[in-house]
Amino acid sequence: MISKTYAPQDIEAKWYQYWLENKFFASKPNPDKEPYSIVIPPPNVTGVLHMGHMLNNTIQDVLIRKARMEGKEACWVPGTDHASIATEAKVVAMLKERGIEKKDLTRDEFLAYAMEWKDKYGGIILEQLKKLGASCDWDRTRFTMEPSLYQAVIDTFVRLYEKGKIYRGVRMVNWDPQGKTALSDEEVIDKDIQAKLYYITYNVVGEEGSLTIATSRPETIMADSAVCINPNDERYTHLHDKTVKIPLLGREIPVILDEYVTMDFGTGCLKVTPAHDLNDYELGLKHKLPVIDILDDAGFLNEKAVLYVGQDRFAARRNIVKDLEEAGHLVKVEEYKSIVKTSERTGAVIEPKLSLQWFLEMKEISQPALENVMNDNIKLYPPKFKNMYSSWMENVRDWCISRQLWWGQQIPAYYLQDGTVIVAKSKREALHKAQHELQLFALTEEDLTQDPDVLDTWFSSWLWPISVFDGIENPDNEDIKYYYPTNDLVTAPEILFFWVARMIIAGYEWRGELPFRNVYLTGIVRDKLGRKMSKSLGNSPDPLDLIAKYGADGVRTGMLFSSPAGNDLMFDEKLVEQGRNFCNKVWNAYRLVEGWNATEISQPQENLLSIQWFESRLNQTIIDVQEHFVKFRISDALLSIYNLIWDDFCGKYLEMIKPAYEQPIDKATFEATISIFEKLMCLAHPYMPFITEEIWQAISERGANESICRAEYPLAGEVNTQILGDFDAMFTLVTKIREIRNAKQLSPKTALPLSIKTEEKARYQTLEGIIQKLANTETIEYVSDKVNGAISFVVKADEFFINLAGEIDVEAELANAKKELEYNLGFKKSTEAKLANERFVANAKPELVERERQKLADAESKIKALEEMIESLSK
RNA sequence: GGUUUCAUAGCUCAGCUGGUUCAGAGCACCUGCCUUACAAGCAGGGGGUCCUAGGUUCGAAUCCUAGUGGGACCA
Repeated sequence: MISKTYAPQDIEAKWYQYWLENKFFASKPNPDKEPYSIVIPPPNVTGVLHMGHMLNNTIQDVLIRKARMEGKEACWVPGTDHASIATEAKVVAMLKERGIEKKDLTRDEFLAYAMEWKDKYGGIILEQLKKLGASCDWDRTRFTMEPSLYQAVIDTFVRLYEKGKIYRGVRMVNWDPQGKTALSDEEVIDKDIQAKLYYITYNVVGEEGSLTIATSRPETIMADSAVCINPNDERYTHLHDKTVKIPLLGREIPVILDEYVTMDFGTGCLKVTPAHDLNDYELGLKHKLPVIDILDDAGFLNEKAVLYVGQDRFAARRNIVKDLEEAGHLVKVEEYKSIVKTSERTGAVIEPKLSLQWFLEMKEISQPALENVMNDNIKLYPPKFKNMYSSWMENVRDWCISRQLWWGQQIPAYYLQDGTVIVAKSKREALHKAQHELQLFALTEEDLTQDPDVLDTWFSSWLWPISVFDGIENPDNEDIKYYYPTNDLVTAPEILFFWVARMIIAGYEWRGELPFRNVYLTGIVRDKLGRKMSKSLGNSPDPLDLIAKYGADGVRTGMLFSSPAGNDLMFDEKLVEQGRNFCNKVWNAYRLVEGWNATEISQPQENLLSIQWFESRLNQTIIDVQEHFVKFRISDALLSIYNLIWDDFCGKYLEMIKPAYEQPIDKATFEATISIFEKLMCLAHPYMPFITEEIWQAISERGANESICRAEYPLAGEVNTQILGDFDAMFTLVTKIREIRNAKQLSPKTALPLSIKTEEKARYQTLEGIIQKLANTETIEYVSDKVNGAISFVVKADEFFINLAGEIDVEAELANAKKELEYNLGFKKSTEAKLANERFVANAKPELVERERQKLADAESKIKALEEMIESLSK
């Protein structure tokens, strides 16, 4: 006996194993087939599956499974990226637990620990994807730190350097004093805080008097190079050309003039600290001020500060405020709202810091990437992101690609003792270059020191669509030629700039071609309150728990029920519940059909018609689904399939052909039903791979290595609109009868007598058996006159009567009929008005006008029928 | 602050090229049913100023302008 409810657990494990054993997801170049490829957005190797991954990877799996069934050579490449800062932070934390400090290790020792860590935790997320049903070609799993991908990064660096696109420069960067590395702007998060504004007086040198500045960072006064005032500020004209003395420290600095200073913020006097503020740095450049950097890499004050040396920046702030106050230099402290930049990874407050970093010049290299998105060679879904994309690309800044970390691709730059830089793929090549190009033949490898920094993780993931096919190292290999450009990329809008745009840039730079044709941007998964789901908030369910509770198919469909491209998904477990219920519905349809006994009895006419009707509905839906997919309306396509299966197949079709209890079904109908069921399973398979496989396997005899994974995706056949129309009218009739039964509080078991007054008897005669089954009619007869004392209603131009002796409430019937008449008269009036409007008839499309005429005719016949009905009721 | 995007039922969202009296789906809600596949179900029902004000048009939820309110990106 089959279980009454669908139990996914065993089924999922069984089929996933079967798919892997038979290598259904493996792909290799096949010239006879059209390639279809997707590269996974490589999850962070330290990561575990979260709701965003679930959404993102479900969509990719839907796309790839559909393509595979459509006979394309479908290849979904999985993998992970090394996430240098996040992983390094975790490794450092792990070492700390073991009592080991990073600074006590050599680079190689540290990397050995990192690899150990990666081997232990690195594969978790990919295993989790298997639970979701992801049909990746697992043999192709790549990792951004594996030798060939590592080498690709090194090679691209060297080539870009040789092209003059990479340079080394001093810049004010976002410094993470905890991670001790520079961060890109994208890795920095602005946080609103309640800050304090300290008013501090500086004495003027050589005379009485002082000025007061306002600052939120009093500990940086030791790094001041000047005080700046606006030349138009009349309050301070007496200070022009003066010098002031830094409190406590006593160092003298000039008063400079610049219109940059806002007169109404603070006191209008701005202390200028070029080493510790980006704006001040630029002001310093303009006025040729000295740069005094008083902070070390960890955010502690160094000897240049003179005071508070060795103290943490926040401790120094507390102390200097106290000392300033005691010295009488602190005028007041004000609260004010400000933003502080923090590190996305460590949470530390960012320190603007001048440092020597490697940069990639972006202006020229990014041109094709801008053009080809704007001209739709690469399409973004939804297209609203084009605007954001273009504004970013038009104002693109040079990319700081160095990070002061060990976990990552070490920058292939080698320094001679005099500081000369040589960029080469290896130390040996660098030596060779030095010897030949600089004529330094006595040099040995010991004289070369490699740059200790690594490259930004994005500098390896921007190559991902190429490097997973070894297209950098071996640009003419079979895989890259066959699978590249890939077809679709599915990712989050958050990384549109620092990943998607850069992949496009890399695509044109290294292959002269786009990396993918379509970019589908998913939304952010939020909770019911609209908050982004995150570990720290604890508002995210564990995806694996959800799968255990509702089944992978239930979770997949649940997530996709309401996730239009680019819009956030307000996640609610209700959705997943709905997904599970859908699985259960399908399961029970299977249970019903499975229990049928097919025999050689003749096929009733009604069954044949039902089959024809359903096939038309099916074909119509297949057409809809295809249209939705072309536009990446993944959610709408699912909803079409859902409605087809639940309402039309289960709710109507199966009810129409269902034999009476313990009665056999005719073979022709049975076989047609099996064939329909198979098609439905194929249609739904990309969304719900497990249950569809289970049913597909059970419903017919299958060969040893067959799978729905590789079955043919249904193609649309003919749509018979005549039959669809007839059935629609019939369903309306059935609903009306049920409505009466409900209104009269009659049991569904009570059979009702139905009389029909129609000009087109034939339309209903062929469907009598179905009407009887669906509406539970006792008798169906055709009349040419009203049935007195019966409840009546109108469908199209036909009148129907249910004769329930004594049950009729004439007043209510009359009121109903009048209301309906009124509506139809109004409808008629507006349609007539439309048709009487010459400009409408002249301007609207002809088929539209024709449709209006038809509507008018329908309304008129209905009005006639209603009027007759009202007349007879009024008697 | 600049740019951009969105606003439709209690909630989440469809509504595609302006054209059915167009206002729709799912969930939630109400009523009645444990009917022999399914109560994770079946039958039926109520519910909306399509943000506001103008405009274009024969015709506007849909196009334009302004306003209001939310989001995103940049500063």
